[in-house]
Amino acid sequence: MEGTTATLASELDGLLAMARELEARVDGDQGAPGAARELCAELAASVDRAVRLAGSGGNAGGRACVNGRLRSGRNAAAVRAQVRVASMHDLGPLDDGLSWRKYGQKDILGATYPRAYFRCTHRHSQGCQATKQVQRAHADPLLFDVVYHGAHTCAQAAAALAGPEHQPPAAFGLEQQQQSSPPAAPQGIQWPAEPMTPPSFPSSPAGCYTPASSWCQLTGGYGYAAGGGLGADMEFDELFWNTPGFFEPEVQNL
DNA sequence: TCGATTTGACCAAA
DNA sequence: TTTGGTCAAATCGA
Repeated sequence: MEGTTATLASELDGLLAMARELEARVDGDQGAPGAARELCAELAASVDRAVRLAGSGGNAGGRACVNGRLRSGRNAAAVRAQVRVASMHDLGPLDDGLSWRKYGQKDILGATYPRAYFRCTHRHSQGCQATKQVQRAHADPLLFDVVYHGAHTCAQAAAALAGPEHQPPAAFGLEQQQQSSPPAAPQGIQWPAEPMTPPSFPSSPAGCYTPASSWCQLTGGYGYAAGGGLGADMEFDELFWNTPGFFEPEVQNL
């Protein structure tokens, strides 16, 4: 039974990926009629629900897991999140209450867009080892793969997580995030419409927030999404849905 | 002036 | 040798 469910979920994952890609393409096509866009959005939402239902067998209310373990020996465990913005206009600074400092950017083999590397601003002052990698998905410019490594141990993270709007996962400094109306961010990063420019992602979400047209998903698994990093398209195929508070600190078995 | 970003170089793992 | 991750100098903006 479990195998059937897993297969179903896997199939739905594929459908979901296609639905999202279609939605993204229609979104990007100014000539597309509104009805088509609406239909795409409904399609994606419907598949979303189906996936949740399929996965609810093992996880009531949604599939969630974080035991992310990366293939590469350099990175043992990580939390993977996919962040989607509603439109290019939403590519504003994504502030999760934490301070991230970009320290590098790299073109990844097989990926359309470069990967950006961030670490906690308080790395040196407080020894906070949290880092994250952000990469725009190949098939969907509005979708970003965010992989978190290490735990936030800085005072700012503790304060942020203590706030009412911020539920766990403390270990990774993941919080809920409102994509559509980003609050003032420490660093004002503008998200260019030009896809080749990598995302400066000062702070990004992972605790999934799901406004009407924005979503993100957490995926525990093989973080290296060679070939563009569209999570739903990846071999491990394991999508983990938003379950605020689900994260467990011990996930960080690096 | 200080802090953040950019970007080429360097290093380690596969 | 290739590739991913990080470092650090140069640059930019508040």
